[in-house]
Amino acid sequence: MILLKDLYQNSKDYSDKQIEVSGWIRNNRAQKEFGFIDMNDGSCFKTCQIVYEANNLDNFKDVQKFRNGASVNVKGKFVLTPDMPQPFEIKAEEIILLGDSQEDYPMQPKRHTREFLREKPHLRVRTNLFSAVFRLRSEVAYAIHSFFHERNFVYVNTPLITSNDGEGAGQLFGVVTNSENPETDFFGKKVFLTVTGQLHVEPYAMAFRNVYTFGPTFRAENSNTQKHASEFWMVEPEIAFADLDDEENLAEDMIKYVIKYVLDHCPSEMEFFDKFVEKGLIDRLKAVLNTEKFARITHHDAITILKNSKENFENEPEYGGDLATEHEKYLTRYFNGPVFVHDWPKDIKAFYMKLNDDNETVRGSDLLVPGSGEIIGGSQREERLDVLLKRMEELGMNEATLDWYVDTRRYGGCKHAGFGLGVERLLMFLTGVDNIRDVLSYPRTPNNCDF
RNA sequence: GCCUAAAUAGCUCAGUUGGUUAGAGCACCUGACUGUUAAUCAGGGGGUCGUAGGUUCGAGUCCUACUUUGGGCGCCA
Repeated sequence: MILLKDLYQNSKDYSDKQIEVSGWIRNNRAQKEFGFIDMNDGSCFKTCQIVYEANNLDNFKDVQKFRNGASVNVKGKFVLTPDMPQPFEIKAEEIILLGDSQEDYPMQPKRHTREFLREKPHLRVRTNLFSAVFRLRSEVAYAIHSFFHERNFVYVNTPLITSNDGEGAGQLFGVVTNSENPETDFFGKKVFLTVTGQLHVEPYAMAFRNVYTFGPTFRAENSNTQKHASEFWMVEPEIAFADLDDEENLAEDMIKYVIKYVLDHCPSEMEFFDKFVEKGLIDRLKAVLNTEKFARITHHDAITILKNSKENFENEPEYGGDLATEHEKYLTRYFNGPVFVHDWPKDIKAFYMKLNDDNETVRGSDLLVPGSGEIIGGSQREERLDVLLKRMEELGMNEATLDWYVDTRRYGGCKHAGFGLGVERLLMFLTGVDNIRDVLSYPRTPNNCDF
């Protein structure tokens, strides 16, 4: 059995050879004495054309009626067709129906709306768009692991169930077994699905120096937007003996590495996105790749830019306030590409971010990109024990439950930094797909956990 | 959570100032066709017009509520 991927990569080697393939019918165009099947075997984005003729097949009449979605096994001759729209085709000598597809197969050889396809997440992966999205997702994951592995980072799996009630990182899902009373339930206390692996991975950075997590995370926020899901994936590197500059450099290198990787390794998929999802996508990504250095500005300067912009913002930019979506969009337009915004007012950022000497701002840094907004949030961590404890006290946090975390500052702490990358938001940025539900396999959002 | 728009065949849509039997393309079924590329051509089946009320002689069309979905905003990654 041969894979279509091999046939495309080594077409000449197979010229006029007998081959066998298996796959799923995307389209079947039957005529009186012959017909054409577009078949995809899952090994690559492209389909291959099977030519079948009445003279060559015992079951010609049956094959004519094979429907979209059916799985087939094909034996025949591989023929190069340089003068045709497709580079080669298979002249079938035997076609066996492996799995019939019923008359009501919903995937047609035409455009479907994303909304309809979301109702069929188990079938939409057989369409061009989702075939491209989810192969890219896989390649992006591999690229991210490669990036960190090449830099000697240690990959850490942090727990998904946690008793930390998520310091400032949003609403949590509770985890229960069968008891309404946490004290008599499985863990003997209230536990939750994690909203971040950061607190758990920081101690690993104090042992392995450079580490990262790559895993799912859960937020029970009632967010109804294109950019939010209740279950999504994050990559969270943490680097020791490093400051905010190092953290921003790492984030920028990683983004560029992944862009280069998908352009090099997923040309078919990227061409498809460029043609049918977002015109000019590839040029846009190449421009980011070729940017000498991403723009880096302070939150204060960002607000000044917004105030001077003469735009009619619905939300007034304020020096002490967060950036609204419209502000993020303006800033990425202003810099015509990704931009780091750092040194945020301490009141709107998490307790663990390093306090600046002004006592007003912290060394947090968000990376904003065109299309997806904030895809990375990071910071230099507060490594000074006394300052950290003071911050926790100011915020009324329960020091006892985080005592283990504070230990990292008691025993050989050092300056360190890290960030969290929203994997789906990166995918949206890379593909041009504008809804997070279309880059997650079975997306979970408020009031939606089917399948 | 707030604002807004939409819901008609399996899918994508049309349906006039309220008027008689609700249409088209694709999909499916039957047939035609000697190289198709979302093939084409002819015919056929398929609808309690999102749900529940209401106005009216008469509602797919107008009104109210609800449900679901899209978009915008907020919270965040």
